[in-house]
Amino acid sequence: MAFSRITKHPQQLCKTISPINPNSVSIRNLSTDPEDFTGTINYFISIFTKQPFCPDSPELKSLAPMLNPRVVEYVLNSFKSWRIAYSFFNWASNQYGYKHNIYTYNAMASILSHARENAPLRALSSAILNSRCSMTPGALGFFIRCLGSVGLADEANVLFDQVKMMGLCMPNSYSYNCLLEAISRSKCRSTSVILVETRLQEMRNQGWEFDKYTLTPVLQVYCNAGKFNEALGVFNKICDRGWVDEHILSILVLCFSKCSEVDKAFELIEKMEDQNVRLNEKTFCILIHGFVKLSRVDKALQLFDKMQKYGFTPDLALFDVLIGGLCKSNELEKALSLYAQMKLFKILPDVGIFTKLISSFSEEGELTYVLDKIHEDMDLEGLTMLCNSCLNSLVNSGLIDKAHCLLQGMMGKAYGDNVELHKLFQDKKVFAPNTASFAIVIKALVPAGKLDLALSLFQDMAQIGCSRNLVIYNNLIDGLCKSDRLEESYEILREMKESGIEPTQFTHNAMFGCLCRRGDASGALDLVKKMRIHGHEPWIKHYTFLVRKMCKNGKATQACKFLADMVQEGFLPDIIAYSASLSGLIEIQEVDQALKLFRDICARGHCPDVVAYNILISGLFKTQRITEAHTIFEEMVMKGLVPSVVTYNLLIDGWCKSGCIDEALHCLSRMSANEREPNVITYTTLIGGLCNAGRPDDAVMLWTEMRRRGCTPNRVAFMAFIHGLCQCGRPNAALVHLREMEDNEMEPDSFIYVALVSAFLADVKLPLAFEVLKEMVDKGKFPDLLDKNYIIVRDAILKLSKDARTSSSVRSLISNGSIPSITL
DNA sequence: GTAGGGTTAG
Repeated sequence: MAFSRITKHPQQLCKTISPINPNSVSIRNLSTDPEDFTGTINYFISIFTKQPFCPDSPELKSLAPMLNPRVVEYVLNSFKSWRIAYSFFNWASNQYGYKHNIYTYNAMASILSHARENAPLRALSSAILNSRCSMTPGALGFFIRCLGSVGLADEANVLFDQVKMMGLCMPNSYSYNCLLEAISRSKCRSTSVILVETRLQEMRNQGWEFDKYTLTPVLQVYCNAGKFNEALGVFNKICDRGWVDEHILSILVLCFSKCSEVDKAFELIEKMEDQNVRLNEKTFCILIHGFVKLSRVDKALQLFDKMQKYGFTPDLALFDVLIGGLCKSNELEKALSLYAQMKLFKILPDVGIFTKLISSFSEEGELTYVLDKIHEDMDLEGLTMLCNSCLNSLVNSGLIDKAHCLLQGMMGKAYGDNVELHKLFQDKKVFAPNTASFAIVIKALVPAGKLDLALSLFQDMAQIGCSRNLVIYNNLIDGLCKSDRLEESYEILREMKESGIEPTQFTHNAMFGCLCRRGDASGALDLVKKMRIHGHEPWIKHYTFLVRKMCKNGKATQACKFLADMVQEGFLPDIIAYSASLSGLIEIQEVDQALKLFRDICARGHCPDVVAYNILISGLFKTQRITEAHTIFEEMVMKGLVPSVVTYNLLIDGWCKSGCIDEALHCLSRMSANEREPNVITYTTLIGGLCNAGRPDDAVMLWTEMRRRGCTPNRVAFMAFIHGLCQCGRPNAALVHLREMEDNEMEPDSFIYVALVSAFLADVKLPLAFEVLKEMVDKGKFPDLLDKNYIIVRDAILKLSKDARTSSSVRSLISNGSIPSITL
């Protein structure tokens, strides 16, 4: 109110003229004394606070001639709402014969800046210029500060220059100080520095002296912009002149803290202490929080002591941040001593502090140590809260059994031979677990595979009269369903409904998933019908699994029917679910059915992806429909889908199988061109194909190439290569790779041994053939009676038994029963 | 307290 000429608060003024019932005020009662405005003021107030306000009312019209700036200033300051003040202000602006002066503008500006209404404040700033309202340097300063306090630094600068230019005001050093302050509050840090430096130069040129209020915003601006040296320069000037106060000290110290200069900040605080300049309480708090954030709990604690010496009382938030910091740096003892200090201040710790203390223990023993220190003088509810923090902490550290023991102890049950817990419970404190306690432990037990323990806790809840919540029900039902204990989950569901808790989508989907895993299509469908009534959507992943399962059992047709039923129920499967059924149809040779389904899906607006196309391409190749396979591939590319490695692998396999090995190799180069990295399946297919085509040298080269490119052969790759080499009459090379395979601890199938035996026989290397045969026998890889290789082995044995070099060894194998007696 | 299921080589 420095530049409001009316020093008496309007509210007080109103009191002195009451009791006047505003509603009974009438224009006839208004005083004719030119200095007595009280009646007019009350009349305006009554009209503008009466709803609805009508600017054209005859009442107001008749009042307009009574307007003058003093009345307006009074009235403005009497309104509680900025909106009403603003509408009165605007109404007054439009009245014939009335003109605002700088004091009414300032009154309005002050109201708007307190309400942080920037838009009307901006408009006010232009209105001052438009009305060519003249003002004193002090009044200008007042308005500038209103703009500055809401961050309108640009507007302040413009106004400042304009009033000077238009000759409305001659700013003095006070006006400049106000402008500097407005700039220092601006968010735009880099321009603030330039602006402040320019204005300082202007002041110098005009011969204005700098004082404390000049330099303080300058210091602020340099601090905000992180200009350390400049800030220190200004601070030293302030110091030299003995102007340092707590506000100035705070600016610099907070700046140090923001720049992580904890030690510098602390030094400064101590230096200023010597000169009797102290921080205020708010700065202490900000610094302590900042120091802890910078992991400087040591200095934070020193500040904490200092602020207490100055007589400030720390609050819960300070204790919280300090205890948190100490726990984080594992200074448990110090944390506990702060905790003890809290009690002296009679500040009640909250869950946050308990949790910090309890989660900080690194060894199990420390937990009960902490508990022991903090559980005295707590009420029952506090103890439960404390224990729940413990339970959470234990569970989060994976100590689920310990959590279970603690919960048992809380219920007054046996909790095993845990010494630490014994210490806790021996002083006969009463503990009472609540719903949350059980929820924490049950939620942890279920995924840990301790479902029955969780179920027995669930029963305990009923016994001690503790209510169950949705999460508990859902977790148990989910656990039971995942263990295929669907029937029990129905029992829990019944209890759930009885206790008034409705199953959610999650509940139903747990059960739906179980039915799907069981392959129970009709059960699943029944449940879906129920879910539809509840508005719950069955999760597609579950019924995709069901479709897969049915297909594996050769029930692809039924799987398709199931999907059709789902559509009937209003749940549309996605392309993945359909793909599962497509591949099922193909497995049972129903390629045409698959093609039809594929077309139907497309017609219904689904966009088949590369995987769906791969399934079809694979099916067509498998049934020798080579041309169609390529047509479908072309269609896929035409649609803009990018062939995957699998697609290329399928094409390569197709070419190999139809004897076009060069086309297959061409595919390999297309892959690299299209940035599709060939994988072990690509190479295996090609290596097999090359051997089949009688090109073992190329196969060997590709094998080397594969390894050179960092693709490690797996068991299938080894077997394809060994088998291929044998086919090409290269059993020696094949044997080398068999050894390598064994070195890599991969077990070949029996057909590999058979291939080697046959190849050695063909090469008339009978002793080597026998060696492999014996190895096969020793490894228990003798082909099954129904295996087509059985005949081959039988013939091989026959040959070996007829040769002088191997016959006796063969006979001894037969006689000791290693080879089943063969009817030769 | 809320997603991941479908395709290829011997």
